[in-house]
Amino acid sequence: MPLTPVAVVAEAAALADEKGLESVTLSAVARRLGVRTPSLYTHVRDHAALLDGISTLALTDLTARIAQAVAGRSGREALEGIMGAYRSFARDAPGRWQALQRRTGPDVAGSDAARSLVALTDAVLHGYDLPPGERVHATRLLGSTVNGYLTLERVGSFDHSEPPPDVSWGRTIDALDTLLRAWPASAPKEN
Amino acid sequence: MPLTPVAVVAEAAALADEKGLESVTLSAVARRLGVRTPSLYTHVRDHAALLDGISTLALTDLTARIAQAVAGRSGREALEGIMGAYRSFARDAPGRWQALQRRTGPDVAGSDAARSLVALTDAVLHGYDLPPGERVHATRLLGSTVNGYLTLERVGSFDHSEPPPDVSWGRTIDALDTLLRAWPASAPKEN
DNA sequence: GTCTAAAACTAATGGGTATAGGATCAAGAT
DNA sequence: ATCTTGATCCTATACCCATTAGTTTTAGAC
Repeated sequence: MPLTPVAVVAEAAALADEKGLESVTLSAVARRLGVRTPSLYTHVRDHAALLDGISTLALTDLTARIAQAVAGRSGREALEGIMGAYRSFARDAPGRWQALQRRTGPDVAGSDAARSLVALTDAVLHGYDLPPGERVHATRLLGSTVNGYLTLERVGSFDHSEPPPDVSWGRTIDALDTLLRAWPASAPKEN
Repeated sequence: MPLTPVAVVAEAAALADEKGLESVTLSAVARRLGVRTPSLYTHVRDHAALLDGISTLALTDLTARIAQAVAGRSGREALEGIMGAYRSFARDAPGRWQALQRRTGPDVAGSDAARSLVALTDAVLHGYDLPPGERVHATRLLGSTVNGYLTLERVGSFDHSEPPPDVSWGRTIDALDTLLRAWPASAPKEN
């Protein structure tokens, strides 16, 4: 079974999930594939390209999960679906998740998967009654919160206070649901 | 002027801010200090400890900024203060900011600076009328959102859609302010 | 069977982390 | 004044990783 770019990236992603993205080195991947390091250069340009490959794969996987999770749902159910998909992805594939917190090459950010992810988020927001110009902001807020929550959880920021993160996770969904129903008009409130 | 642990970490942090945390290597730091690499081992245990040192420094700096920014303010003003402090910190000291997105050694997470940061956030929430048990969740939500927003901004997730991030930033503050005033009770809303 | 192109290999360079052990130098003891 | 001692920086070395160059292997086309 010959090596292919896809196989190399897949093995790298598996390694990332097992040992963390830091330990994704070309030599470690080569070892896993039973091959000498330089052989990989036939399939990937360099180390950065390999990481970008993992990012793209991650984005694709994540988007697929989200698509599953929001299919046929709307409103709060859809919100729960998308948030749950993010979290389970970050749990199941921590290395890939890490790969999404990097600044990547332009091909990743401009990829179909990236566009789909935005579109899916946007679709979830359709279930809430937001002014047209506000959906972008809500999309960004949603993405930010999920992203930040999972990062803080991963780095252990919640480990030193009660209650356990799971509780806050539920409350976060509640809060976002409430917020999307009470989205502020452009004029901010007085103090 | 002899080297000290503090001086080494400070130089490493400066390098991180200039070139990114990835380029903080012991040899690069040694070069900058006009010293041979092994000399640094007198002052820092290893590479990981150096990074932890940057994280601690970052946390201290950030906390100091926040303390400044929320002093004498409450409610929305305090919210704007703390969020602004986060963002300006992430702008001015991108390398240190990056250092806060890593899983660190236990001394960092349990440090005084970490406790202060939580206390300051908690103080900001005092200006809003939350049920006592809910403040933890709100603290975590606030932290998550700020963190996530700045990460997404840094990795360029907002580069491929309009409007520019600054606009969404203001709307994010509006949204959080609204949310904190309309914080949901523990029973979630119906769909 | 032979040819050829892809894909793997060996060899080598340069930079990084880390340890071991030696030189230097300042400060206090004698 | 000199000796001792401990801290700090040094050289030397071993090993790992990324990357390139050049060679060999291999498998399918003919």
